[in-house]
Amino acid sequence: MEQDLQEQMTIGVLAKEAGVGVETVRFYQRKGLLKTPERTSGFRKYTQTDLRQIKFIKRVQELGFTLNDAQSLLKITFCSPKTQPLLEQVCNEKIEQIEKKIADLNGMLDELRQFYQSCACESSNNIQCSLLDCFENEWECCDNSNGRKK
Amino acid sequence: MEQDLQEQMTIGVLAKEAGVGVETVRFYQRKGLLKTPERTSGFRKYTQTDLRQIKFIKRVQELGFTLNDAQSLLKITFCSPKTQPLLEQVCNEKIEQIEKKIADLNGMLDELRQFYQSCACESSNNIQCSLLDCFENEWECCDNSNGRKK
DNA sequence: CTTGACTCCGTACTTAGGTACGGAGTTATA
DNA sequence: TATAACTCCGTACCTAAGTACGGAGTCAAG
Repeated sequence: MEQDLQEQMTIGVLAKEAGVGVETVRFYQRKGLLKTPERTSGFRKYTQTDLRQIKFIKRVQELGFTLNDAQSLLKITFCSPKTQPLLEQVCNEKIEQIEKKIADLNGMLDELRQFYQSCACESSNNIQCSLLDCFENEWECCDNSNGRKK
Repeated sequence: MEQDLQEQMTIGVLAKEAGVGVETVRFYQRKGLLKTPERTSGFRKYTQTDLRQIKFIKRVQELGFTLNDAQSLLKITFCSPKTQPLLEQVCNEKIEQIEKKIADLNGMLDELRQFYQSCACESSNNIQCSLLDCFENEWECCDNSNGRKK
């Protein structure tokens, strides 16, 4: 039976089209991210709208939103001058979060590079120091042989 | 009783000094991140070394390492020309991960800013479009009134 | 010697976002 | 009509890094 214009599909087809697992669709339904679908003799029947919605969810997820965020975004049924401030708020919050995360990660990178070079011990002598000592000495334990403990 | 030079402490004192919860210390022990401590009539007795170790764990955690990573790092008891390549490898992996994460987040920011401005609908007419439509129209659904569906 | 604070243990619970299982019913195909 | 493939449901399980619970034992101070 070929599909009519309404393009009704089973959960398996929907999942395949959307690139997710069947269980994920059921999970989204439980979470309220998808409306409870109509049924034909017990089997869920989905439409193109459901497919679009899942793709939207996966996309905003890639943008760093959580499923809860996605739910909020889906509530913005229409964007217009009226709903614009809401979208603005949701997005700006997320942009701020991401910017903060990037700043944190850059800080980490700096420290990590320091950490990485901390115990280079390139000198010919056989100095050994524990990483814990490096840590307590601000990653500088091996630079000279001045007063290392133990 | 004031503490002697060995500074033995109970789990509660250790946790407080380290700025973690008592349950976290037990959790670290179960995970093998802390050696099983000596006991006095059933009570765990900790030393300054254990305190240093927890602080080290929390620090490398801040650097973006997982507890598993921390465990690997703790195995590097001594850094020397011999262990340097190992530290180098562990750190470089992590640095790469973080750099990738930053790149991803920057990509997200770009798209998010586009998303945010997508449905500006600044025109005086009362155009309304759903976010799903914006999404499917590459965040450009409201720029003109050309052929919007429905 | 009693009271309150601390510690013991194993186990269950948490968040986020799913994934897996198992036994039953349905549908499509050969 | 038999069989494979699909779907149903509730529930349990997964990772990571802890947090919470509850009943029992212990320790220190008044």
